[in-house]
Amino acid sequence: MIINKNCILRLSRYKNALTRLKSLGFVKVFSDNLADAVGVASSQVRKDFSLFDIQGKKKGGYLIDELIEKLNIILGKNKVQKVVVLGAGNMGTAMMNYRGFEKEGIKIMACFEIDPEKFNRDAIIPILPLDELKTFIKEHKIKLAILAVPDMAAQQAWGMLKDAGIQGVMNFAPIRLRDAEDYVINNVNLELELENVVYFVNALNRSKAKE
Amino acid sequence: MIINKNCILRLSRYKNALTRLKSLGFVKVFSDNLADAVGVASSQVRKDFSLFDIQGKKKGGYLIDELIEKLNIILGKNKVQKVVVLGAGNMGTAMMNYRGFEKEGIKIMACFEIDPEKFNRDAIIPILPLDELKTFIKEHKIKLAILAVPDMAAQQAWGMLKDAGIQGVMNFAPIRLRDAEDYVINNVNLELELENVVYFVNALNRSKAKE
DNA sequence: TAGATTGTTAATCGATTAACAATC
DNA sequence: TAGATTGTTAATCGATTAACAATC
Repeated sequence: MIINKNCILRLSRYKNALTRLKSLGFVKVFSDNLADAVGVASSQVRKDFSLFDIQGKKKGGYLIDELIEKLNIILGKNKVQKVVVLGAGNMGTAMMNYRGFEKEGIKIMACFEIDPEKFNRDAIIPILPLDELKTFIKEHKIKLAILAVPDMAAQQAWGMLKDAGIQGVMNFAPIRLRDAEDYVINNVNLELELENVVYFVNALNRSKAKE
Repeated sequence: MIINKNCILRLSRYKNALTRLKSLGFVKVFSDNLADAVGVASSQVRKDFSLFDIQGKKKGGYLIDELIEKLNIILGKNKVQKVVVLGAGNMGTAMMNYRGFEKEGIKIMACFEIDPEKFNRDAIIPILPLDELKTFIKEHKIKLAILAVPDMAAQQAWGMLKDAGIQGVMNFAPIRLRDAEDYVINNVNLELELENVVYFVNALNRSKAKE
């Protein structure tokens, strides 16, 4: 069974919608409701569920509590996901302070830096020297990392992460990491995302000018 | 002519690859070279170019300088793109300090905040009260914004941006902005991106366990 | 010229959606 | 029962890639 990235993104969105519905007092839901909430066809919802063997009742829809539970297990939210951050620059610091992760069950355990001036062992999320990376990751059995170092340092940092046993990375450096075949790499390139907005705004204005 | 988001992302990638090739001293390039650099088929490259009426020589390929020039115009990089940031929290601050934008011709003009303690008119990028937003945007003819306020404030902030004449937004709040039909909204949801890594790492380990 | 590369059409591939039998 | 909803198959849609005539 091959699952693509978009499908998983939809599962997360279903889950968020379900949490809202639950907080409004709803107990069950139909594929139609979820489809509306997320903006896809109802058959998409049912197909996504069937890929993960989630079944409803032919006329009664799906029980929200059960559904949330199952989605949480699929998405790995039934246990805390431990993460390290590499680089205590702007993006790394923003990630450490970001409130959104904690409530999604993602716990940032530590940040690793090269600049001694930034070290801080006593912070809630300690900032530690890079050469402690491997020991820390092994000791805490961490599989996930956020890579937020300068572009030039990214490839080398990725080497260290692999060596330490990391399996998945959210990478903010705008380069394609080499030797990453059997690993999970999610590249997030904020320049490109903003450039995209620039293009489509300009295109919008060109088409308006034509009218 | 309908252009999709992925196509524009590829154009940005071609442009980055071309800049590297140029810095290595290359003068011309074939669709095959670019395809390798970006990881698509060479016919994809030629098709993308033909959508924007970019033509090469049947045997001589494309002149790098010319190509970069044309891509820059398409991507709006021939002039400085002015942007405002809403929210001087972690993400907003990270965006203001982010080095990547400047070198891509994107200039953050100001940040707007609700908390008076964060105001700072004298900073290189001033942090100003929200009620100056509209005047500032009109005065500087700004079309783009980065929305980095707390979830609960995002919809209201979007209303203010629209009212001020903003046309495109990179939105970090994990909500779908309402009343955004004729605008360009690019939602960047970092929780979802990291959750995605979580899922695929777990899936990887499950498939390893089976072997 | 022979060989190589473009530009474009046709084929393929994958993902989304529509349709509908099964059934509650 | 009649009506509504699921689960799944088939149809559609869109994007990517292969193929190849044109041509330098």
